[in-house]
Amino acid sequence: MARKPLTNPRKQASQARSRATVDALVEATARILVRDGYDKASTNRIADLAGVSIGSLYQYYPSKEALVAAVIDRHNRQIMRRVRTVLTEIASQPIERAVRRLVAVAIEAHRIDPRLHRVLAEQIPRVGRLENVEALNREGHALFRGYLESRRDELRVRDLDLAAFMCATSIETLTHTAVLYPTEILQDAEMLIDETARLITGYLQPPPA
Amino acid sequence: MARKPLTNPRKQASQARSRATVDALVEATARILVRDGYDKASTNRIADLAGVSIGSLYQYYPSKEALVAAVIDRHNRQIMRRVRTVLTEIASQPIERAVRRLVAVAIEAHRIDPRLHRVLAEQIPRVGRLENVEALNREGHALFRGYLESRRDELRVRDLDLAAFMCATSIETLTHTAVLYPTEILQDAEMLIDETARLITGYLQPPPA
DNA sequence: ATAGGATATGAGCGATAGCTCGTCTTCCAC
DNA sequence: GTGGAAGACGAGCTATCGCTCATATCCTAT
Repeated sequence: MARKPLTNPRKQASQARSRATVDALVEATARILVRDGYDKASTNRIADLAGVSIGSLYQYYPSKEALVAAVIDRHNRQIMRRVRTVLTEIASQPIERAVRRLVAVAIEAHRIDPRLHRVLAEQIPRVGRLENVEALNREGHALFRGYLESRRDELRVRDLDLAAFMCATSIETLTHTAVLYPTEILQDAEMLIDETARLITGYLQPPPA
Repeated sequence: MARKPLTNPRKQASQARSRATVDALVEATARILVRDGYDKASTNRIADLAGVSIGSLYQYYPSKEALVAAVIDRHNRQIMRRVRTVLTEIASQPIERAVRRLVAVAIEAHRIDPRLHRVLAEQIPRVGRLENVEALNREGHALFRGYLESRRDELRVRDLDLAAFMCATSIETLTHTAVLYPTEILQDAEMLIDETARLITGYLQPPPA
């Protein structure tokens, strides 16, 4: 695998002016990633689009990877905020309804900025953000596991951790695939929610034979 | 998005010597992708590792992307060969058993060369091989749909296409995640097969309430 | 045996990448 | 209001990239 480049910001902006600079850089990076792809996203180009000199860019980020990492982190924070909110909302709701809500949020999250999401998903390993993303995944699993625990006696699963992994992974990857690689089969979000929810609840609560 | 580079081989080798050259190039590309990552896989480096001059490389492949595309195609052919074989094997088997077999093969396929699989999965969009891969996906779905059709009266799904999409996507992404990003929860292949099969069969055949 | 296509070579070109550093400007504590 | 820290600037360095082309060697059909 590729050696790790430095991906942490160099210093943090303290004055309002420089905070604006940093924002502009991250925003420009996101736009260029979407518009031109990772390869053609050079630091010179990013600085240019941000309306910032290349020197200023390197005051705050030591490398292109660091900028991409910043975009990834920002995007993930957006998503996790929603996820956390919803998981507290559903805490007291029955399984059927809770799962549907979760799937809906997963779709929503993927629709925040699908093209950016796709580019970022591709670049996460290269940019050494895998650990962060896996940490967020684990947080998501843990939160969902917490919910499952509260409904323990309605479930038919051996292991809550395992069940949380199966459910969270299925929901995330199914919505990911359906939103980012749309087919004729699945254009309708409502149908995707229906089917995914059926898949998950069927797994969690197999009706007695 | 990035413009499309040319990704088809330039000419095909006719003599034994040149076929060896081409093989060496593709193999070297695969090794470098795994060892150094996409960024550091330069054509010079690839030619070097292949023991072939840079000139020869460009006799057969017009670009780095073309080389990566060749690796992707080779890898996909390997996988699809297995998938097709298994899908004919299970044609006459009951659902429970067939699904278990499918999941097992999916795991196997991801274990052929996990690190390569991971890098390739990341680079597919960049290299314009999305269409090919999606075509293979469609073929896989179609084959599986064929199987489902033969068991139509044992199923409880509205739409076979939809069901095929849900099953194939779940199996592929769950095994993908479990194999490429192993956690403590799921080290055991047998358990992964059990759970995934339960998820899928539960979806296909929800027992009557 | 040899002509001529197929194959192989690698120095080196132009382009662009990431990035540094010396200089200038702006901000704020005192 | 001023000195020094924070911020912004961008010409330009080195390294490497993808890739061409003139030349040399090998293979095969005759």
